[in-house]
Amino acid sequence: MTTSERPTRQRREPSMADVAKLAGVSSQTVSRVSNGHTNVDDATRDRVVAAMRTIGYRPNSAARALRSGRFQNIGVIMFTLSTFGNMRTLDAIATAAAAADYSVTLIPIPDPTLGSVSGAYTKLSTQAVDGVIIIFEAHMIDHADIALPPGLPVVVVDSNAGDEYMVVDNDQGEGARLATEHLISLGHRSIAHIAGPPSSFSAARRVESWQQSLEKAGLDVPEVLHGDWSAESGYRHGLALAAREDVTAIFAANDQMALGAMRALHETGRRVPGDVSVVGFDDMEESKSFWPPLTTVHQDFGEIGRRAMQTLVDEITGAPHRTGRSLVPIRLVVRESTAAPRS
Amino acid sequence: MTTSERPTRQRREPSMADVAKLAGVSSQTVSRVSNGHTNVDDATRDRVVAAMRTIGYRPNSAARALRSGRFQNIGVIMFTLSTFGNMRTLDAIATAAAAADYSVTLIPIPDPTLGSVSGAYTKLSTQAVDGVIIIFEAHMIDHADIALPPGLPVVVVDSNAGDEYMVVDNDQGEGARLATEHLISLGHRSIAHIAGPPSSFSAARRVESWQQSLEKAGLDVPEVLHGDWSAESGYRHGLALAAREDVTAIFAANDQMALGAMRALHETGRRVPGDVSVVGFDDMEESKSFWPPLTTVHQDFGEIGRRAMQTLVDEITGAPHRTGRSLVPIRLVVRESTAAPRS
DNA sequence: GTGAAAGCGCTAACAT
DNA sequence: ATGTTAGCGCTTTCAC
Repeated sequence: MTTSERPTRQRREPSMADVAKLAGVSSQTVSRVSNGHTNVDDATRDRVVAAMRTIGYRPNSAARALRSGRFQNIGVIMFTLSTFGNMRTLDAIATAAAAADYSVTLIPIPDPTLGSVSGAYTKLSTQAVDGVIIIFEAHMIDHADIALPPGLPVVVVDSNAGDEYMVVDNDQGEGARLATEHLISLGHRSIAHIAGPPSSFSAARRVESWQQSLEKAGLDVPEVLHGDWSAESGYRHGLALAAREDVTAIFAANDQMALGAMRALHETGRRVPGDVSVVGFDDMEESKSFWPPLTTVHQDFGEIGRRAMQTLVDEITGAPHRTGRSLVPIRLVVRESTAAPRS
Repeated sequence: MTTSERPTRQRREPSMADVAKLAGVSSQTVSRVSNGHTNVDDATRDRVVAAMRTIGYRPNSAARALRSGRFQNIGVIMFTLSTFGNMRTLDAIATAAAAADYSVTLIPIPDPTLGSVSGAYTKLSTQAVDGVIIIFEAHMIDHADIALPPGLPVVVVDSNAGDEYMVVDNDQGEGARLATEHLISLGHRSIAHIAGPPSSFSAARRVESWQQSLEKAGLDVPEVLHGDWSAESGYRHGLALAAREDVTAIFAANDQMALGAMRALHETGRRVPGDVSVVGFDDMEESKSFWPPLTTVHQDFGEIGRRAMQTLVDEITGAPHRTGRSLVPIRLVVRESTAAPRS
């Protein structure tokens, strides 16, 4: 009823001084207890802890950060959560960060234009982060164009970021080689590739490796088909491929596009793997339940997250650490979407 | 070579005082420029901005937060990123938060035990957040058991959290009703349900609504089959269901389990939808590319994120806002996995 | 083992 | 339109 009444949450948080007064010690001693320092008498510590509890004391992280210069927080810059790989990577980073006693702040970027990336970096300047992990599953931006706050530790996941930053990535080339050679060893001679968008460096590396494997086996290299990672785009290319009798195998650059391609094959009455074999890339949770269960390249996103986090923490704390490119091993999971060609 | 040399990043960040000195003004004026206040002379502003630029000034958010008591940051507590719904919700929250000029800190919880939840809250006490969004897609924990920092604004997504907190959720009951009635109107009389885990409240609400729809139509209610949201669990139940000639329709509580069930149906030679119709729940990106394309319940996660964020910001700023339960409308997307029973 | 003093970088309140 | 003063809550340094 009264306008002068302030809402509950406006009440001042209890501070160290309040605890100190109640416990009859200096706030210095409260600080020591709060930080688990050893040089405090047991009896004193008990009194302080009791006082903290009664008045509901919670340390103020802003003050702590202001004083110590450390936030125990890292930023993760990413374009979208909506791809399987990004989500798994983020999950892994969050887990690894929690283990290292860091929290994670999300810095989403609406679209991969230079403008919004720079905007993110600007926001980041104000952000309370000790370091940054950048996840660039697809981009057309040169890292050199971007002004990161100087001295801020950075680790890049899945990118071409030259020598400037530490890079952690799956061994994309190896994965594509494994997939293509699997198809070749089955006896396929005409192996199409549904790639990711031209802007994606992962996609480019997979294309490259597919081409090399084909050439090494003395096979023709068909024109690359570029999708956009979506099942829908895989479906479109799958429809075109299904019409071509000579194509007996499709290597899709991710599981979603493989799913779309299989749908096209089913719709047009081409059997998988009887008429056409299909291989994916990612090994998402669902792939083993596709129809038929999908042969695909398994990526270890957990390891990506752990390595990225470890490297970043080392950089933040100034610990010695490896530099350059860190490639996480990858493996092929053979299921029922691949078989020898009919003839 | 020398041990006394400090790494680059130890160099002190330029402060407002540095900018002030260079620009020949007081640090107060720098503060005003930094915060976009209007009462600064244009010429002065230009001098300050130039000075900021030359020495590379970046505001210190810890100091700002310490002074103002505001972090412009919210925490998101969640069990796992690995479900489609959670991921989409997080994505939507992050986007809505960015629009409202808030950043988002992830507070992952390894497992839904009371211990680790309380641990998260404890961590949160130290965390620099103005409010919290809790995503509980599945849990067996009573919110009353949990001691949240008093006075901290909280919004809960997808939960049973009684009257204590503002709750935002999809209209789960409506969705399950839509799905079941669709099957009934097609002429199905025996409609099985593959539910989520018993611990999940969303799952429970879907079960309830499926039962009611069946009863309302005068149909028998078969025993509920509980899965764990995974395609694998849908596959297991699907195998059992495929063996029963009387079952002509399956309503799965999410798309993954629907996918698994369809795989079981394919493997055992039962046609979808010829012999058995299948309906899912979620409408994930891939569902339209399943074989056959899946009829499913579409959830508007973007709206969930926006409402949750809006409510939380209102609570934080003390703006008037609605309380209680906010239900986001939901709709059925009919594709090719459902048809009239053969009879 | 404990306390007193100083100051991190910023902004609110009050001057001018 | 600009400057001065004070202090947010904490930790570091030094004294005892």
